[in-house]
Amino acid sequence: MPRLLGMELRGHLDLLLLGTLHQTGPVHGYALIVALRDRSDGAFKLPEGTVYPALHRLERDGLIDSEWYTGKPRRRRVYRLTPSGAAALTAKRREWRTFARGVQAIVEPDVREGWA
Amino acid sequence: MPRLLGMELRGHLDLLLLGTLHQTGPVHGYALIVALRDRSDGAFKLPEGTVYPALHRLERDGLIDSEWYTGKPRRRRVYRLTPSGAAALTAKRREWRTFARGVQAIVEPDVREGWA
DNA sequence: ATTGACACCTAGGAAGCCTATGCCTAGGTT
DNA sequence: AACCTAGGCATAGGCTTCCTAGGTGTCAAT
Repeated sequence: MPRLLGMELRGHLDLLLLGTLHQTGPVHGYALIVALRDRSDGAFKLPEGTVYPALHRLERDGLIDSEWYTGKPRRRRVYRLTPSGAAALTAKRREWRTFARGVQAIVEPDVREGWA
Repeated sequence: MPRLLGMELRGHLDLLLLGTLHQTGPVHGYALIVALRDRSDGAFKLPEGTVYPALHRLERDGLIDSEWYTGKPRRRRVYRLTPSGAAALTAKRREWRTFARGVQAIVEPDVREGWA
């Protein structure tokens, strides 16, 4: 029997969340959704039912932590990357590169651009 | 409520299978596993329990079809891309580019190098 | 004779994501 | 006043996907 894959075929959502959080600094969930949409140029319009549970999962796993901000306009839960989360981001970034390179090789093997 | 995503976060397996099949021409499942491993430079060592059910699913959906080859060394089920499958490949390729560009923007915003 | 590569298959479960829904506040419109 | 829209959080339930872990059997080499 073949061994474990080691390479994630899915689960790129965590990478996206962690990566955005790293770019923006501490933000609340809804802002994360907006940032993800804007920074991906509209590619990632993640529904709330996707993002909030994912954030809970990431917090449960210690990759982010949160704090209630009870301030002027509305109450918000502000998330922050933990050291462990930053490390995970680095690892997932590397995994992503491997994954993307692999897919690229399979999917568009003829990227020579030699159109002449 | 946010609308449908339209963008697949997972499901890249189908793209890989279809893409490999397109490169190799008609092949049997096991050869597909080997091709996927070799062409991805070792990134995709897919277990049989992943590939065979996926092939059945693709066939069920009409994207590939198959034929038993009862020949010299061993019996094999040879799969072939259908026209509908080729169309799906084109669509999924485009989706992949959007997806990859999006992730790239989130994850490594400081790389211009546009590979797509 | 036993190992290992080849070749197919399925059941079952874990995890992921999305739909749909709920609650609440603030600001604007009618 | 009543309504709507955007902001903000949350959960339940279902569907799909992938992988683990088995199973069957052939063929070549040690």
